[in-house]
Amino acid sequence: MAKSKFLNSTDAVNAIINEAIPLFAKAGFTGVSMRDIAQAVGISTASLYHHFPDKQTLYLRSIAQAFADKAQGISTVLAKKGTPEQRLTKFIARFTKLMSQDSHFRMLFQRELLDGDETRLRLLAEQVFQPQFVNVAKLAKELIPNGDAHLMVISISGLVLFHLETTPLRQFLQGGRAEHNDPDVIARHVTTLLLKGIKGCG
Amino acid sequence: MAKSKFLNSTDAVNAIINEAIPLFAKAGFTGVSMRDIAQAVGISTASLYHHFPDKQTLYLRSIAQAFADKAQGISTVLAKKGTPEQRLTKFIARFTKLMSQDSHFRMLFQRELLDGDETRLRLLAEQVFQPQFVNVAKLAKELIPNGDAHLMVISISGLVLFHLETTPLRQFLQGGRAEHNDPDVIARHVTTLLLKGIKGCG
DNA sequence: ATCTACCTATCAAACGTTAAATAGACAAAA
DNA sequence: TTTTGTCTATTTAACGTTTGATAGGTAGAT
Repeated sequence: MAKSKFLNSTDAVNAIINEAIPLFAKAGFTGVSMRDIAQAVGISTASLYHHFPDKQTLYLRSIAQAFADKAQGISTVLAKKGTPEQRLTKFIARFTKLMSQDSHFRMLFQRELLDGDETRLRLLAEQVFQPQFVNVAKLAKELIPNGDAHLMVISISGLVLFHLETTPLRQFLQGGRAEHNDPDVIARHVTTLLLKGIKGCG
Repeated sequence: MAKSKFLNSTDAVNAIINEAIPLFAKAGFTGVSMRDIAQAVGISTASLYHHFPDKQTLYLRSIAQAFADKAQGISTVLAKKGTPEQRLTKFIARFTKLMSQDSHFRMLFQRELLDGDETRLRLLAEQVFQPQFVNVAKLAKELIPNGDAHLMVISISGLVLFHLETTPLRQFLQGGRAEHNDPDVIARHVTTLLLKGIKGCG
């Protein structure tokens, strides 16, 4: 019988984190026990403590990994050529697709907005969002030179993310249809709204 | 010495729920123990079980109360006179103020988006949001007759709520300033963005 | 022979929940 | 008026379970 389930510690750590991320995303820090994680990985609870000193560290490593994965993805989202309007359109399409692809990052992000302390939120801001935030802010300045770029980037992100956040709720609200969960539909709606506004004069 | 802390059961139930709401908002269902709630109210843990059969029921009654309080507030948010643009402006201003006034409703709402089952989300949609959702959807139809009113109402709500949701994070992102947390500043930004769009042709 | 990854077994604390008892309120019976 | 009995809000104490965490041992690789 095989004694070691993984060839080396790194593989075990990665396997644990990969199992922990969806669990923490779905139930939150207090909603997941070390036994839940151990069972998902297929090892004993005590083994977890061979690789991580405590639950908090395992959680922090898990969100750091989930955020690092996404930070890499976000860095390729902003197009470099075309008019500002074209680049905004492309950004929204890619950002919407990226965020809807796996819900775990988005749920962990939402949970951190609720539960994260200053240290964790600072990490999230600086390590994950900052690089592209700056680029999108520049794009916003091109589009509205006199506007507040910070507010603008938050609004653009919020438009996309709120549609995704409310997916489980919207089916119970008037006019909710399955196609509203399609990233392309969301991206097109958001882009049109931003570019033309309500007046539709664009 | 007084035996009963409250004159009657109704007072006790209300006191318990009023203490439970902020606790659940801040830490979530699994993050709050019955002992935490009992201590906040100033009674014993066993007393909680005299008024509620179990923790789940106490939680459900708490969010139902928080949502009922807010549903009443929301029903007075939509103005009845003026041009569609004026009514939209007024709605955003009132909605932003209402949502920023106490964060507990907003946090419970966010948590339900993450953790709520079908039953709870249906309750939230039908009992809290539906009435005004319909009215704002009508307003959206007046503003954009050919647009998708459902998508539009979600976008308007999302623009406001995402600014509030990200309050603890935005201070770490480029250009974040304290005034961005002012409901009036948020409402003005959102209104301008919606009415004029990025092109600013309004 | 040592080291590494894992196990079983266990700990103390915290958890949701319950049982049994008590002290006051209030109304009927004396 | 006093006594009695019932009801309600509350208590202390404890139940069994689950939790995060640890101790000590074992099998296989180097």
